Amino acid sequence: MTRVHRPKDPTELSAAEWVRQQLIDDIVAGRLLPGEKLCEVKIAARLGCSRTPVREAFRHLGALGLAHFEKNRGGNVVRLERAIMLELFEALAEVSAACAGLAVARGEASRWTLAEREWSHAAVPAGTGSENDLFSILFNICGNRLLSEAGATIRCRLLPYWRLMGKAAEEWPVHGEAGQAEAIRAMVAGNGRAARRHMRAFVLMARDQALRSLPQSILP
Amino acid sequence: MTRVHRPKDPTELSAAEWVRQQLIDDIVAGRLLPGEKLCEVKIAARLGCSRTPVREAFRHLGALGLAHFEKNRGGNVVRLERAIMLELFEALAEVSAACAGLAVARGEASRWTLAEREWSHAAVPAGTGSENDLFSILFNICGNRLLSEAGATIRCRLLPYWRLMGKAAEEWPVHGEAGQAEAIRAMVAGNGRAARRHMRAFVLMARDQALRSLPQSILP
DNA sequence: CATGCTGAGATTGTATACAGCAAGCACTTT
DNA sequence: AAAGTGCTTGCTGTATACAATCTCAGCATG
Repeated sequence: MTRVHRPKDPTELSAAEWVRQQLIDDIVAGRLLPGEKLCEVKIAARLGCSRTPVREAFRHLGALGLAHFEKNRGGNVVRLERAIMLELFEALAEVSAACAGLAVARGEASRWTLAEREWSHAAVPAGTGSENDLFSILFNICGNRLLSEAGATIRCRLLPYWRLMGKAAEEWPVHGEAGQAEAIRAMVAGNGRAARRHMRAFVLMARDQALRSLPQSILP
Repeated sequence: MTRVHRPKDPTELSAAEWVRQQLIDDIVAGRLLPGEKLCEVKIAARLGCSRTPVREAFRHLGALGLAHFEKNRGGNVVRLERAIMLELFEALAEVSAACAGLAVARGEASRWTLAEREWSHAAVPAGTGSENDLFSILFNICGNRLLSEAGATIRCRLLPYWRLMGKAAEEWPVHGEAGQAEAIRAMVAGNGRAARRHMRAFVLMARDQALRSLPQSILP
């Protein structure tokens, strides 16, 4: 239990925001394991602050679905379950498809996607950090903040499963370059219906890939 | 022998939960007006508790998108804006369509929808309180908690706009019984693609209705 | 008159104190 | 031995104290 201290004031984050980001990183990176108990005083001691910011961060984690809390009984990091993973993939497929359809409908797709996609192809897609992967571009051009935020949250919740497969979080939408290509082609061509269909199929393909590489013994 | 667990008393809310519910009600009912300043100490005094539960409730409101907070600068109830309303309707249309499609895909639609719909028809659809309106049923049978929670949140954020139109929150999906009927018919018939299309069209029709009845002078 | 400084008041951010709930353990009772 | 009882301990829920920061009126200065 190495004590981590907040940097003096580089980005003007409040303690609560810093703790929140720290805990999110710990969860998606696997430093806080699924099912692990989250104790306010211990986390506060480890991060060198009082309980108050930790509480605030806990509530945020709960709202994001990364942890689960009960009244007077503390909380735990969410456990990884097959059924939840399926729901996450399913929801991501729907949201992504909707974003693709909306992007086409508002005519943004043909302009943006092509250029940015070439660029990202050269720069290697990245997951959470960079903003050049397929999903980030999609969420940016869809023009609906609610859908894009929902999608980003879902993708964040999927990262622990991705890690469980032994893959780095950065190479998240990696399989099926072909599937991606089809969706992008449809978007650029302005075919909304095809874009939705291909986008959904692409994510569901990733789901099936995840299912195959996570046997019952690893993911209950 | 068998341990008898004390029945979890659902009426015993923690102070934070109570404050949160109170503030949500105040916002959607219009007792807290859009743009109104939210001061921790004043709310705490009005509700007879300390700042701590109020803070917690504030963060929850922020996560739900019902209020907006800035570091060291307090917060305000979200202002009603045309563009936001359009995004909300758009997102609700997409999420509802996705739920309809999923419900059909998993075969739940034909069994549930028919019966429950008859029932709700008799009992008069209700908004937030009851669980018998079209959206609640849809979110229940879609089988994906992420999508249904997203949809419920969006619908909650739409209620202030609905109130601005002079309609009670309870009669929310009211227009276009015809539109609803078409969507439900497609779901019962097991036609997922048609269910998606009709569901989306129904919500977008509600959006257009709202646009027409809210001139620039009322909703900037 | 415009502009910039300053200090008081207001408000949020954080720490800490205290009370209450919950689970575990030893002890008693049957 | 099984079940009940009260204590102990650890943790959370809430209140309150203190620190940091913002706002804005008032004044000095060009």
